[in-house]
Amino acid sequence: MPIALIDCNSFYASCEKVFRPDLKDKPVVVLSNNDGCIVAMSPEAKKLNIPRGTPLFKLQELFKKNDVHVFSSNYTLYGDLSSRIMSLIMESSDNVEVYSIDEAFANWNFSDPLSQAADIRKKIKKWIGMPVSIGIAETKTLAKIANHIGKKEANGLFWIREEIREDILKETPIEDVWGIGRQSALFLRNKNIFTAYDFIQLEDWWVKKYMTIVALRTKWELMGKKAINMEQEVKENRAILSSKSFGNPITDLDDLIEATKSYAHDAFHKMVRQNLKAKSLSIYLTTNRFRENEKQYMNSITMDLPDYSDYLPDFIKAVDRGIRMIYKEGYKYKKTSVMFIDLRLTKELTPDIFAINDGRKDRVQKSINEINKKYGKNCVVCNIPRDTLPKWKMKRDLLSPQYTTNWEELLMVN
DNA sequence: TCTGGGGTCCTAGGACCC
DNA sequence: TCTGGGGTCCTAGGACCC
Repeated sequence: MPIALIDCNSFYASCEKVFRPDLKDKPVVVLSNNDGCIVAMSPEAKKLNIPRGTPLFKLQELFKKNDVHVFSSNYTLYGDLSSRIMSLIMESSDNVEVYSIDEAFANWNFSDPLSQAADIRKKIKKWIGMPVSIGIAETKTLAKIANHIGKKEANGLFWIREEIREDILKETPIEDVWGIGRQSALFLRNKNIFTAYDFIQLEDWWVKKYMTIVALRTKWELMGKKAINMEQEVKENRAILSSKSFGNPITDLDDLIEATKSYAHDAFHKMVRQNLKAKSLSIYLTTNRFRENEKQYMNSITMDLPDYSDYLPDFIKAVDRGIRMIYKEGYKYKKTSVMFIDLRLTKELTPDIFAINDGRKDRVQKSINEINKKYGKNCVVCNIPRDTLPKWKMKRDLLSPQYTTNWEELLMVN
């Protein structure tokens, strides 16, 4: 049964265009958090040959000259459009894996997958306004390659049938293979392996010995042997991370603690939504590594809680203590992050019979969660100042409206 | 003087992905 | 002046056990 990979074209940039018909055929780029780097480009913008990840400040001139429209990232909008697209894809098959915000694998047993792909593509374009490409092949890794080729084809579709597989692999540079990153590509090139075809000529034992089991699976996939399964169920997170750069560098310990507590709130909400509890958290801080003439410092610490917890004050207290332990005076800090680790589903945990628990914490937290659910996720916060515009707040100067998820920001038609 | 071998579990860090 | 964030999986190496 062939696997289809449905992948949105320039997803973030396309999302920005959905509600802005005036931007049709215009170059559009979307920035990372903090309006730092370019993370997505419309096809028109791609023609300017900007490497992904270039910082915005290096491009101001070029963008002005070419009338490039620049947006801060609007994850609320992208997430909403994504789920609409995914539900359309799920109508095509009951075996779909949503792989990321902008792509999904689907098991297809249509006799004519190409015409099926054309239908779905047309539907997503018409109903959501999103251009997608579809690649079809025997395995996920091959479907990725097919999709890549499809993106260049006029109709956005490509099918790697078994008969043409070898020819395609001969045309595929090794670094374009899904799962082969920079390090492995470099390693292979030094061994005179330049294409996916060269790679599958290697012996299994060699790949296993000098690379990893992951690389070996990739090799099998390229040969048409399924080695990476479809993962339909949404798995609980193994870790939850909130990590952000500051709008401005921070030197003061109190500011640092305030920012990091606020990130802990983000992580906490994510955890509660999935009915998880955490037993430890890891806190990390760093200076700006791009400032070569400034003193650099980075450090992290893992804090263990006495037991699995979903009680917000436990985490806030741990952040407070943790930051104080790794903070050093005299540095300009750029970023902190909080990672909740050792997560378990609440319902799978057996309560500790020796713990002192009269249920009060549970009741308090439950009330807080309910209030936040009703009035916005940071209605009740723990031990951080409210209604201020802190200096660490990230920049989002070029944000588009939340067209689909906020009544105040619906599209206006005159 | 001669100083094993096999196993598990945990953690840090790297590679990779979008 | 201005350089992203959020994940997963694997491996090596140490601690520990018998």
